[in-house]
Amino acid sequence: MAKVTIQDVAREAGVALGTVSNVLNHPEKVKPATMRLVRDAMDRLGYAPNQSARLLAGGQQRIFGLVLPRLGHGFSLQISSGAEAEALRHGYDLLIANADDDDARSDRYARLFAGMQVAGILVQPLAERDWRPPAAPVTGDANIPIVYLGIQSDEPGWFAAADNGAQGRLIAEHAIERGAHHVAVFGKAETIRRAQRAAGIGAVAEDNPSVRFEFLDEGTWDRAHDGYEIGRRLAKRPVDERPDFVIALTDALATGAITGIQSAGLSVPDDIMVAGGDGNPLAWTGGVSLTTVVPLGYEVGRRGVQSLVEQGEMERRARKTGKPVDRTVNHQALVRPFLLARTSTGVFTRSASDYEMDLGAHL
Amino acid sequence: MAKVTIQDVAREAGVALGTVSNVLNHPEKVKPATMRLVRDAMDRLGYAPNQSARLLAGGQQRIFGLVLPRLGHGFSLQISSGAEAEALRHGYDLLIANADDDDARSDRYARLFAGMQVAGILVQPLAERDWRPPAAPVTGDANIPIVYLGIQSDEPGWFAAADNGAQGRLIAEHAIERGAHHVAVFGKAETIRRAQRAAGIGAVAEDNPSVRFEFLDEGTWDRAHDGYEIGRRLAKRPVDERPDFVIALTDALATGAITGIQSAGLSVPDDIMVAGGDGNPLAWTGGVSLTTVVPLGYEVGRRGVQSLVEQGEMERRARKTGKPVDRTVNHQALVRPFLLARTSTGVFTRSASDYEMDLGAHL
DNA sequence: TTGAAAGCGCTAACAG
DNA sequence: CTGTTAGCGCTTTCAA
Repeated sequence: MAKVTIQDVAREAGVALGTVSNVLNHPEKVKPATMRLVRDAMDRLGYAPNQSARLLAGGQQRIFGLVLPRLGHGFSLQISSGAEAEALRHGYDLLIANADDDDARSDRYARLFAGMQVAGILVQPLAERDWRPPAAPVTGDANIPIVYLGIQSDEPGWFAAADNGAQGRLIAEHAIERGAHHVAVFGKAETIRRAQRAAGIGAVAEDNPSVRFEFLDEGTWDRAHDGYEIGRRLAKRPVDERPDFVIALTDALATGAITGIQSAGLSVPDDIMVAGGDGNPLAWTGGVSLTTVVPLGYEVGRRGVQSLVEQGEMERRARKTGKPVDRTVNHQALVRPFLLARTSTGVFTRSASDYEMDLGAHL
Repeated sequence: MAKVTIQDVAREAGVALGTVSNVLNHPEKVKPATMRLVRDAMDRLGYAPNQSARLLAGGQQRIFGLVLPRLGHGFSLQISSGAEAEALRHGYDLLIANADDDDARSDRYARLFAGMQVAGILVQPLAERDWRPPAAPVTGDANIPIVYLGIQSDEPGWFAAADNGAQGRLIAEHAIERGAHHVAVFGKAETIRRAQRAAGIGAVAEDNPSVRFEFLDEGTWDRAHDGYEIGRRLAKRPVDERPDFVIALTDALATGAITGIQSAGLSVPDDIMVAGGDGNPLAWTGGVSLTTVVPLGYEVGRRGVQSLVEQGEMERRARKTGKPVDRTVNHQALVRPFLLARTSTGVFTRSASDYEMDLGAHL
């Protein structure tokens, strides 16, 4: 029951040890036939290269680490898909850690990855309103590439995020195009993302003084039930006080609002139109398909990995030329949103039915 | 920026290399005075022990690896939460890999974990109907504890799963208790889990010949839209051919079916009752709260980690006593389901509203 | 492609 | 406590 080593594989395949090593690290230097031979031997033996030994001997980890605040948030799920796909494309593996909405755990995992000498780290911080990049880099002095996801910042460092302000503007402009006279906006702006979304809506409101915008700082992150209550309450207002367009800062709230409005006997979109704003397919589950933005997490994950790859190349170049990398530069990738106009704002798409609830199809 | 090694520390502190190693690994064997000396030297030099080298020289990681077929499947999400919590309780970190519904990638990640010398590996296989434990262990015989999740098997090895048969029986018995005369069952039994669920329903059907059970082998894994179409079709049948109770093999399909039935002008539960079967909170998003089973993934994840810990202890004991571990034994943890009877089968719970769509609250 | 060999930084085990 | 040494499994280099 001894461990299977590179020696065993070499013997099994009938080749030299160095050849096996080449299959692993420099595939281009090995003839396809030999390659097959070695690969088969590996499978037969269930060979798992000892990562510590590789690293110790001067190899490079082909692993990226991704620290998420909480799996199951739609955006995090999208990020992980995008990052996984892009990492694969560049020949990296992706390992994911779940911080369970706990900043300390997020840090701990980032540090674990750093200690593993991964080739790069992606961190999606909790992003409460006042988040700033940590003063002392989590990676210690080991200048491991690191990118913060879902964060817009002009501090030095690497960031990839959805353009939340643009999301808000897009939705608000849509409301105006649809002929809204009284727009109610709700959702608690607890996180940076939601605050930026709200600000985007506010900007459009200022540009259109003829339309009444009403901001309700209510509801929580993902409790659709809050949306239900608020929607119901809005629907029960006297007609002259009732909004004809409701924007929720998240899709989950919006979906709840639709049901709430319906439960009060009104129709969406005929009496009140409803739009979400964060492009979260997990919430697209009502009978009325929701107007919102296209999900952007996937793209944010991809861009994050691209930044990691880019940083790695910069480091490598720097080591070659001897010139140190300038660490005072801000690199911000911003993913542009697109409107997804659907039934809940009276836009009927060509799909056979407006019933689109393919759980996870857009993840 | 040359790397500081244990040698440098020893020289700086004026002690032997072995003493420095002892300070790190067996502090109790070092005199307090010497200790201070060494610690100071470490601080002065900014020494950081090379983890790869430590590991290579014979350490164990306090890390468990979890390989999931696809994040975003409700069950996988639940597993990751449960595993994370339980791992934390035992002082382990948990790293997650996403195989993206690809068997080869699942294998690859399991091997990566094995190569990282993790303390244990959890794998949730894709679980197509004919899954069996791999002949050649993925871990390369390095006897790393491994547990397969979501799998019922009587092969040697460790398995943790929800009792899918019991889930089916529970739902079917509920149908009979609710006075159903004609029960339609649908969902394609592509996976082991769904086949077992169907079998459980079938067993109850046999025991109750006075109730008509109709099995439609239709619909896919998570496309609620299929449920919509099927529900609509069933609702449009002539009254004497129309089922009064519909069981979907997954909650996503069931949620779709409810909307489909409603779109045909019938009422749930008054005209047709509907039940799901896999306890997936991500799908509990309709206006009518769904009868199904309590989500079990969380518990499966916990039990999986417990098995890992147990295996670890067995290995350690075996190494001590010299007696090898018996690897021909089957260890199967089976998590028992509970019925969650709600509005969709005419059971009205005490909750303020029957609108329960707290996305992810049960994850 | 082969075979041999150096060495990555550490742990554990040894005799003194 | 010291000083020394044998590996851990791998990558890289080199001559053949």
